[in-house]
Amino acid sequence: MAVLERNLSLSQRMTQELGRAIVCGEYNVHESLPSEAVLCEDFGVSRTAVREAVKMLSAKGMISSRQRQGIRVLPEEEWNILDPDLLRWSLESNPSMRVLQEFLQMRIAIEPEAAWLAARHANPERIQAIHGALDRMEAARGKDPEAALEADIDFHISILYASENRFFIRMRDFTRTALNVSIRHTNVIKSNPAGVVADHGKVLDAIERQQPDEARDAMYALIDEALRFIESELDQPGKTA
Amino acid sequence: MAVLERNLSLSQRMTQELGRAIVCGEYNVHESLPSEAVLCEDFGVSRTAVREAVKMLSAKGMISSRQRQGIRVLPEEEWNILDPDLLRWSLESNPSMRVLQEFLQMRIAIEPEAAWLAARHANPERIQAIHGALDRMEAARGKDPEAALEADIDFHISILYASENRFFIRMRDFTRTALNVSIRHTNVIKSNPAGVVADHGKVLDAIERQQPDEARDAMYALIDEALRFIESELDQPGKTA
DNA sequence: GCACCGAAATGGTGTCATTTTTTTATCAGA
DNA sequence: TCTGATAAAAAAATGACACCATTTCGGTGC
Repeated sequence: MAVLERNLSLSQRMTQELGRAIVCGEYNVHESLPSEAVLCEDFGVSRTAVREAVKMLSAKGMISSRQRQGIRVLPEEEWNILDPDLLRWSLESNPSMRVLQEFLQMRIAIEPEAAWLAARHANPERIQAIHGALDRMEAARGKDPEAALEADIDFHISILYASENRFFIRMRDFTRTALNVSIRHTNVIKSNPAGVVADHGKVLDAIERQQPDEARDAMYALIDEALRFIESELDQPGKTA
Repeated sequence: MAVLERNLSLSQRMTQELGRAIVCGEYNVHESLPSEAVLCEDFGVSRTAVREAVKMLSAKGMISSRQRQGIRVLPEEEWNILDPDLLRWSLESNPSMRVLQEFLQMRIAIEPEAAWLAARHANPERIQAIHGALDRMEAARGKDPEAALEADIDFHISILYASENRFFIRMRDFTRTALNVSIRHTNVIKSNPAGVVADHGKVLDAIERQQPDEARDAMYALIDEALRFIESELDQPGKTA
């Protein structure tokens, strides 16, 4: 059995194990999972641990558990895929180009609008945070790719915060996860990091000058470039060599 | 007391009760909630019910529960406010104009882009669903406001489905909740239901003719009208009489 | 100031209760 | 006598509960 040594509680480990298994498609939709008793045997834990894991996953919309009926996997439409845990499990198990494309389509909806709002509100502290991230991008450029990635992510997330809208801010984990994966893919071709930093600078500049439409367009261009790259990959798979 | 629906399980009722209480701000952030034992007393249930409710809410990012430390409310940033349950609790407890505005800002990010994608894919079945919703809007116009509201919601959700992107589709519950509240507010002033139906028709028309940019613009205009109304309300509160 | 001990809170277990479905048995009608 | 339907009973799964274990923070004593 694949018991992960963590300092997490038993229920949390069970949740991760079961969640991952479901995301991986090890249990068919609308089919009953093994009963709690069987899961206890399989994982070598008590029923409480299994039950709390079941509750956690049903809180995320992944399964339903009713008396006599047993535990059932709900159709994927019902899953709270914006949930950080679910996102992580999805990407770890299913890092397909198709998901990457859908990620970027979502980002292209969210982030330009967030930039628009950020330009309207222009809270100095929030702008300072964006500035800091951009500076770190510039500093790490060409030298420390890992730090550059971190700074890139911080840049985008700082803008979400600057929108001053709780729903945009909530997309933080979504954006972080999406960026972590997609930047590693798209940076293969973008061998012009100076240009990337400049493009990011345009967004910040528009926000500072409180030009919402400019900020939106600049952010749109930034993400659209990555999206077009992914879509060209999807059209002619295997082009990268 | 406030014992709700009898056909829900004890844990589910506890989850709702506790969730609502937390959303209402009855417990301060970073402060310990009553211990599980006390909650058992307060609600007259066993510890299992309380514990499962705690697990559910921590799966939604609302609380953290550690040994000896007790149960603590996490800062609002950590809450999965896209979760349907959390959304419902939020709106039932805190139906402020501010939240409504943030709802609409989010919709204006999501739905125009979804319409754009829908126009690109133009799956006949999905378009048929949008058509059906629009027809029902037209049929109920001026006669059955409740049916008109239902049809309106179905229209917007059908477009999310037509985007063929799992993340947009997932915004279904968000959109449904937002619309349910916001339409009731904005329809007070919009005494021109024929014009509303026509505006919706423009979106569908653009999708059918596979004109993504037109579809996006039409959807943007549709939501922007409601947003402007809300923002004028926020600027001069109490204008409605 | 350090170490040990105790209390308080969640973590984990075994057992019984409840609900729902399925199967079987009985009765009625052809 | 055979077939069908209905009702009752049993079984299988989750739901609920009381009890014990473990961990961690705080106090106290040396």
